[in-house]
Amino acid sequence: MNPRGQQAGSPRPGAAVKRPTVQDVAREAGVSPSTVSRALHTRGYASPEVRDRVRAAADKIGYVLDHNARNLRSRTSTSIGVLISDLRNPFYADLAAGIEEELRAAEYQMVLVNDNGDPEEEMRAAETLLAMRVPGVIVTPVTAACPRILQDNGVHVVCADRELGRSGSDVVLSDNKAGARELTEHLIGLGHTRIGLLIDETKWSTGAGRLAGFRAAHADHGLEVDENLIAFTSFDADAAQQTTRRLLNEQHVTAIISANNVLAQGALAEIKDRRLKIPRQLSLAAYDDVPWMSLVQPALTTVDQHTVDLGRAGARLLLSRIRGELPARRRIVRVAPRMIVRGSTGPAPTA
Amino acid sequence: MNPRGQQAGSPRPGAAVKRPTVQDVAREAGVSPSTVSRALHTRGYASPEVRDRVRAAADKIGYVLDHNARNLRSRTSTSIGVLISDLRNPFYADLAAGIEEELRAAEYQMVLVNDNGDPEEEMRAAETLLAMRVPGVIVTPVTAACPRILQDNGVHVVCADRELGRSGSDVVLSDNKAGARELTEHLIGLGHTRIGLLIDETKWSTGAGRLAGFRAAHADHGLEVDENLIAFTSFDADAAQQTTRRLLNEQHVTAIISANNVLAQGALAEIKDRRLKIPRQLSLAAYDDVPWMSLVQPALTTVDQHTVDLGRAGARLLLSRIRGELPARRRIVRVAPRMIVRGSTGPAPTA
DNA sequence: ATCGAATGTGGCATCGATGCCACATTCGCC
DNA sequence: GGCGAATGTGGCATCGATGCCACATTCGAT
Repeated sequence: MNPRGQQAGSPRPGAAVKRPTVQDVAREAGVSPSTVSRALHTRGYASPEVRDRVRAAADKIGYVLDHNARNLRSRTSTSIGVLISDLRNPFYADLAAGIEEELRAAEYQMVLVNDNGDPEEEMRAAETLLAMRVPGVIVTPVTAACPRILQDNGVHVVCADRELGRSGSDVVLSDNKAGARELTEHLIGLGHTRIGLLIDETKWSTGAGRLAGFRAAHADHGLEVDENLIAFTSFDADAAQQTTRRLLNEQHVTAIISANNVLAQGALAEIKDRRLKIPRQLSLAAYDDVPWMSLVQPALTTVDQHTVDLGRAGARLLLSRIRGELPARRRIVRVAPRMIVRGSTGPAPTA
Repeated sequence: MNPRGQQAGSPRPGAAVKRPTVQDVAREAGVSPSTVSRALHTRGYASPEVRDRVRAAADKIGYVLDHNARNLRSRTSTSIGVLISDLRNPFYADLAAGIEEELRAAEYQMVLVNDNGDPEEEMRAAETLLAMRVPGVIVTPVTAACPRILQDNGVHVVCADRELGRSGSDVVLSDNKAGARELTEHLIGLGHTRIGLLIDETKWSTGAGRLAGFRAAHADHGLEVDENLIAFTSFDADAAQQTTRRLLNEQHVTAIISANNVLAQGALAEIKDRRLKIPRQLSLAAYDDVPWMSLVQPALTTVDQHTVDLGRAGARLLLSRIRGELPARRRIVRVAPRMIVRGSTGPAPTA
């Protein structure tokens, strides 16, 4: 197509350009508006000949569809809401990138909202998306109220990365338990018995799963978990550094697992400050592989969640749901994580 | 507000819930639809008393505005298009995050599209945004055609991060020349005279500015630039690693400046492979500070572009433009970068 | 030749909110 | 007390595309 291709007089922008409508195209092509609509958008009949004629006419006068009019009439929209906590965190950025890729391929648009992990912002965003009449939303929920209000208003919801209560909505998850278990096992295999776990929350399935995996690996090897080694912190790098400091000061640990990429920054900062030799003096591993982890020296052993795939899977799931291709029952998609062993983990120091 | 707050019967999602309209609110509040519109959305008169009554009624029956209908009628929209190359690159993610923050505060929505640096995708996206009747777009343009077609259709455009031809659109830029000059000067001050510049493009103002700054710093110090030290590569980390390898093999350099964060990954990877001691054997500096650069050992000396601020500034600029608060003349906003000296740069080795 | 189905196109109402104007009321002021 | 202005509300048309149905045409089969 070629919106206003030729006589581009560059009206000063914002000067409410009068755009051609289906009526104009109809006149130009010598058919009715209804036919134009059918011819351009492949629903309903239109002879190939007419199709071409209409397309040519549309092209000629620079016709561009009006989504608002279409959405209003057909009571649907091709905009999908994506509600995440923090675009600056590579995890969410990758998730959004995967979603966007899939949506774009299906000719949907992504309306992206950051809620900063704040329930109020999240609710506000949900209302906005409701007002936009989006057919679906992908959300990393802060509160169960958000998916609920959306669903109550007929919007399809896919929760990504975490499960919140029994919302009944579709979910895409990383298999957190399996990933954490594998990572923990890897360390146990290297002879570590005192492994610290740096973690920020366990009320969502994300943290809960990782903690469960940590415990399961211990159990598998007949090891008891010293509860003092589970170090709770808040979700930011500075706090994680403090907590790491406390952990190193107060407990004898030979390895640390950080439950996500942000906490890993804090742990690594503290290790740098103390000039600890990795992995000789301490092994460090992290859940959620992000690019910097392979750039540091030594590179970090991690669990790659395939975050982009997670996003893609979420988008695909949502689209199938919207198209009515799925049975009523909620669907849970699990994306298998993959451990990547790098240089930051090694044999436990022989004390 | 409280969309369908009470009798939430959770109709299965997607089941085209019949939502209340202004008509319904009007009936409930005992006023006319026109009055409801005025009362809810603060334009035009409505007595405080009526306002409250209407609000209460809307709340009671769970009324949610329909953006599509509003947009159609009023021929505007509160969705803003944001067109970037790659959300997974922290530069673009930060830019988008800054934009989103500012838009959200102004009650606008962000429609985010990745164009992968592909002119065709970019054009497709532009058409979609046109179809959505967005009042403005923020774009890191690949092609001048994209801003132009948008402007020709009455859409306000702000170009971010780079200037493309004389499009006449508003721009927000990092002061690339100043930043690169400062960084180069820093190295020259440390005694380096053979500084390699790893750069991917100079046809956009971004690369061109950085190259100009590199040259300017040399000129300031009466040094001639050996053109062989300007190493062109393509925009990905692997290519940058190859190029770095070539640069190190073929030229005698004591310092390398990478023109952006992606190229820096490649340079660092090569340096790691060679086990070069930084900064003793080689100094490394990068334009565009991203989080991993302070996590590696030693941390990288960089130029922080204040990318989030750049995004915020772009969004503010666009919104003022949309509101008609700006004179017709195009505006260029420059965000001053800031050099951050860390451990990766040191005195030139005394050969 | 006639009828019925298939095929393709046009007419018209409609989605929901709002811009614009007319009108009813109240109030102030001479 | 009367008149004009100020104030607040309702009526109606409208934005642009499309769903639905009716209808015109063509074609094949008996």
